[in-house]
Amino acid sequence: MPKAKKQLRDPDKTKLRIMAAATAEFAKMGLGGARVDVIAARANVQKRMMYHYFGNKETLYRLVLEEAYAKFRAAEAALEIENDPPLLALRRLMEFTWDYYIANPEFISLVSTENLHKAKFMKKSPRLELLNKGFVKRMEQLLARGVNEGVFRPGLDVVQVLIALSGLGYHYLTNQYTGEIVYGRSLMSEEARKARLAFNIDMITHALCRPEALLAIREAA
Amino acid sequence: MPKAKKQLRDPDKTKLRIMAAATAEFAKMGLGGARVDVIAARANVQKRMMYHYFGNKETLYRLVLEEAYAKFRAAEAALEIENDPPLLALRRLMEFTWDYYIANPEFISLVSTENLHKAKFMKKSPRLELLNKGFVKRMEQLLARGVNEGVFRPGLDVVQVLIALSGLGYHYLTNQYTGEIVYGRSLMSEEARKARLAFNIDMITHALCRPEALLAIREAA
DNA sequence: ATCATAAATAACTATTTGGTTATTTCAAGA
DNA sequence: TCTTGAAATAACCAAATAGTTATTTATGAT
Repeated sequence: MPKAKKQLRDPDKTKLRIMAAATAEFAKMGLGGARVDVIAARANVQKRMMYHYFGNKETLYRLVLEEAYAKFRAAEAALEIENDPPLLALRRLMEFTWDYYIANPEFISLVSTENLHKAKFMKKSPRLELLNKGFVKRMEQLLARGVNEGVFRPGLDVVQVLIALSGLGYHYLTNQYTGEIVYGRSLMSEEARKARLAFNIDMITHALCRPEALLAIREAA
Repeated sequence: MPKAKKQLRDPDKTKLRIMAAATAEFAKMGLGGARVDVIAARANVQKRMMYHYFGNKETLYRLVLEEAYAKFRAAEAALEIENDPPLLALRRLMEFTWDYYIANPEFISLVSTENLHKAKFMKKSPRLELLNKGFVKRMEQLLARGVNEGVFRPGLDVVQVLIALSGLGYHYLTNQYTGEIVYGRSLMSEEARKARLAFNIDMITHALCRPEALLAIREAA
């Protein structure tokens, strides 16, 4: 068992410590604002080790981004919404996305940073380009099932729906700081977060469902 | 007329040139990534002049942000949606917001950067804190009118609606670069942009309107 | 036990970067 | 017209920063 005792030298752990520190620093400061020295200090590692394992700052950034994205997609795939009834699947997907964003704030921060740089690094990463095929397919099937059952409106564009679905939570969270000033209220208290999730689910439901189905839901309640 | 001839010395124009260059650089590179030398070069100005007029990089950044925000709110207020019928007012507001974001991409970029820094600079700016009071009030009245006329659902939270309204466009645009990779299609072509605006209006309409009103709209069409 | 390899350390460097000092030049008010 | 304060220029600096060179040391395979 080579991983049991605490070694003085442990390349895997060292790499992980650097990745963790880099994730925090890039998420907090952006690519341009992040400092290699800060990352090394945070990771309790000689700066030289970063160059040893990752080559340079931008490669490290790219790997941090890849890792964050891969983890998110893996968690989402583990949901297995494909067998749930359409409305339940929709709700579970919304809840998962929201909870994941809140539990992993560095993820949306990194994605935003990447977009500031016009996805320059994501484009260089074949691994990232592969991660999303299955994701869109699953949502396509979900919509089709909903239409078949007479719950969802026909003719909806999956990509538009997906962007709306993630965007409703994403934008609220990334813009929470200016938002609290603009709207003059707390957006991240326990109640505020619950209220937002409920609103988003309600909104998506009303946007996707046929009015007749909405009336039926209202009566059932 | 002191402003007519082209002067060798023109403090106002110099300041404006610095502001314009800084807006572009901060929007493109973020606060940490922006370079004072690049701003000076872009503005065709000695770097010293930036320090002469603005003091330091962060103050310049704050003024750029203030200016961008003030312009956006001014344009929005000029819409005067307060006398339009609720559904028309809603549509006009959505269209305005979308068009403004597209015509002024540096605006959402700056707001995103500011949020990366947890609105640290916006908090220091009393001018920015004032700009939004009237905005929320106007939307509150719009919602109330819609409810009175039986078009909108009662009990909607203005702030939630406002965040959704801006977020549907904002998130699509800020995340367009990773989005194009993730969804494997162009998101910013002429048609794609038109389709997105239509989708967002449709979505907000369905989310805000009573199902009965939706059925009536469908029949009218 | 030993030896080759990779992990880790320490000290260093060339450049970049935000910010300054020192000086010159213009334009407007007295 | 002359003076004065502000606009503009040019050269400079110290600190910060990404990346290197040189060296030591632990570890696992033989």
